[in-house]
Amino acid sequence: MNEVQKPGGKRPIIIEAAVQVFSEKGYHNARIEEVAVAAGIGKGTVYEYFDSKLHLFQAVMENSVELYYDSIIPVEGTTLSFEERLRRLIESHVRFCQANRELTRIVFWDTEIMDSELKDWFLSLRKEKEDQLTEVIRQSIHKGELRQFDPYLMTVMLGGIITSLWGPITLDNWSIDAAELASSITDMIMQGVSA
Amino acid sequence: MNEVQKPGGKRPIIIEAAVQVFSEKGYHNARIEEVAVAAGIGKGTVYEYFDSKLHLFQAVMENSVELYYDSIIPVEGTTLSFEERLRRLIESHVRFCQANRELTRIVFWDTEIMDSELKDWFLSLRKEKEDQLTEVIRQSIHKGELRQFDPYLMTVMLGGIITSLWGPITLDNWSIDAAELASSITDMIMQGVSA
Amino acid sequence: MNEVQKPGGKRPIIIEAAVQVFSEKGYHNARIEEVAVAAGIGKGTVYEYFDSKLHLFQAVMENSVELYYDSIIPVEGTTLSFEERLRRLIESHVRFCQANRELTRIVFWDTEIMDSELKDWFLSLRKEKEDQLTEVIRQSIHKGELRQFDPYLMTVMLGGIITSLWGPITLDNWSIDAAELASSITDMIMQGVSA
Amino acid sequence: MNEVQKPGGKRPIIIEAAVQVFSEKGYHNARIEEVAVAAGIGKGTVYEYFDSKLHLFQAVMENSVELYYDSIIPVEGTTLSFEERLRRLIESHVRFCQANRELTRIVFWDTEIMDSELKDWFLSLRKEKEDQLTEVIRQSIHKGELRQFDPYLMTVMLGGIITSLWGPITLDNWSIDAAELASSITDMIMQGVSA
DNA sequence: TATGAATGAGCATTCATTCAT
DNA sequence: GATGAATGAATGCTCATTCAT
Repeated sequence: MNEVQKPGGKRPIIIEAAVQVFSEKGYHNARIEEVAVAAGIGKGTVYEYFDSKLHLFQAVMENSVELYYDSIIPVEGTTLSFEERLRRLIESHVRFCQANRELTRIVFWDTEIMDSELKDWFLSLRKEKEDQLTEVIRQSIHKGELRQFDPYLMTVMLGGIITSLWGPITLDNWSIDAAELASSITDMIMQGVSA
Repeated sequence: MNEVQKPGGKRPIIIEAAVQVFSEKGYHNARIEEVAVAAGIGKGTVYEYFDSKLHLFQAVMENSVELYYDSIIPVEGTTLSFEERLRRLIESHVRFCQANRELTRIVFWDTEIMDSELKDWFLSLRKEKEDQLTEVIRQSIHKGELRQFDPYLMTVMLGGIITSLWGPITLDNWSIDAAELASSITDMIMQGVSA
Repeated sequence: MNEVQKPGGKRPIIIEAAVQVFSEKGYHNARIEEVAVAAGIGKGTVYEYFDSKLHLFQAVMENSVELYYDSIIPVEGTTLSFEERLRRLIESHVRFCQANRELTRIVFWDTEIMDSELKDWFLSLRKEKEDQLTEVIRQSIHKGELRQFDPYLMTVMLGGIITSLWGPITLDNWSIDAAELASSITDMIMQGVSA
Repeated sequence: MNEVQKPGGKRPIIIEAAVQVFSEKGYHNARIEEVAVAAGIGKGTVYEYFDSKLHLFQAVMENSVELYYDSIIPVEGTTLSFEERLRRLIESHVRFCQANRELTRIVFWDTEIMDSELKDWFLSLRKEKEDQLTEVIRQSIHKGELRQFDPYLMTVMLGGIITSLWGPITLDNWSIDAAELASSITDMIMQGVSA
């Protein structure tokens, strides 16, 4: 017997298995037993650690989101130029997507089945991040770094651009260098596409 | 009974009801009976027109996508400037989202439950549209209207931006003029956000 | 196809089957599928008529109790002597037990699994009958037909005596004439057992 | 840890806890873990002393019945009058019910879940006691103390009367003096209720 | 053609029981 | 002996689908 798993140490194993199964099948098509099998444990054991399928999903979601936000280089809290901050944000995002394809899918796609409580938590978290970005944009406009646009609209657009990268990265096996991709996109956003 | 609906005329009624129910509850939480009730018909009648729940969803999807693409002013096939084409594309997209909130939700969100056949159809349709846009971008670069970027990357970005607008438009009650919004976004994309 | 069962006519069939299964196995050991099989229908059909296993049990209970009280000759509302009323009550009770062995078991034994709402209903019904009996006893004491005893205590005793007959009647296949048994018991109660 | 309990001394503790839990929840709604928690021990320990949940229940039953019969003043084996024997039996029964409400519930109500083996044991025990009572009644009839009735019928009735007292005693909070109650009932039985 | 009563495969969840520590 | 984490058989319930009318 390996001693890696101390009593109660099955929780992360189950979550890892659940990430795999949920991202592959989606919440509704995933069966608890599949998760158990993927985790190499019995079906009942899942219920020793999670009250229900939904609670398991919530834990997976929270875990995934936490990992994601821990990996992202935030735009606020530095003295760098907005362009450089944006480049770093995008690059870290791309790296995360490349390194955690399954997990990313859950964070960006399976949001619809969340119950209202989890949805509130998820949306408030997203709102918080959006607000931070909006504030940074507002300050950058104020500093004269950015043109006069509705900061919220800019936030929405940046969010759309970042999210749009997930598809090509994960679906089509886009093998592209994160730094290079981030630079191109940042340039496009900053300088525009017009000749 | 009113005779307004001719025999076989129930198909569009069912689809309309299904759009409503699917967009509200999502595919997995929607029950066929709900659709039937919303359509004002019997449960069994749904199966006279659609082989299965999935087939109904597929029909809804096809119908929605068709409506969507019919409403969108395409970028190709005109001699207008790229900027103007883009502006028109975005404006028509925003107008469609504002006019068909439920239906839009299905087109942009419920893609995950599609079976592989439908998914292939959906992705190939999307690919076709993307290819058209990519080609227009390539030509515009060639003409010197746009800077030298990977046309596909630009397509992905534009797709992300357009998609990102759905959230604010439908979730929050963003009451914004479509033309104005389209102009702002087009400007941002074309000239960039840098001061 | 026999036309005996009109649409919705399966309810009494299910109840009848449930009486059989519940009385034989008890509530907790009875499986819904057994009831369905006993009723000659599919498992899902049970749920077309009853929301849950508990609701089915409640319906069985209500049905049984109703049948029971409909069969019992009440002590109140006549001008007969108390002795004669008691004799009729006991005789009708015995007849019912003899004719409905399974059903009786449910009424007198499976009371413990009832949820609180059903229990309240059941106890209030019992209370009502007890109160009626108590009142009749009180009046009979007043008239001088009965000795001076606590009427409630007498009611409890009579209830115990009546209930105690169920065992011998159903378990041991006691083949005894109802009228004769009722007379013996009534005599015993009225005149006492002392020589 | 207190050393009050010697090794193996856990058996009575578990039984005591089980009496509590079983009487409160009933056999089927009681969980082994609840018993373990109530006993202040681990879940697995219960299985060191009892093979299964049913065996535990059997032990509880046997223990309860034993306690009950030990507390009851038997009708046989004395030279007292039948009336006095009966009065003592009832009084001791009432005292036991008042002192052991939970335990009594198990003896008189949870009989239905017993497996056939336990049921046989339980019924044979009851039969034995009934036979003793029936024999005493027979002798008393022979002596001329009691009227000419079917002794078995009289036994059944007495059993019903005694059992019926459990409800008022435990459910309602009937605070009544055991001796007084026993005298009333005995009088009622012996002299009858007729004026 | 339209219907909705009937169906049963499928799945989440419970909990008695086991066994490695 | 004592423990409680792990297990999986058992079962209530859902809902897409069928088919007799």
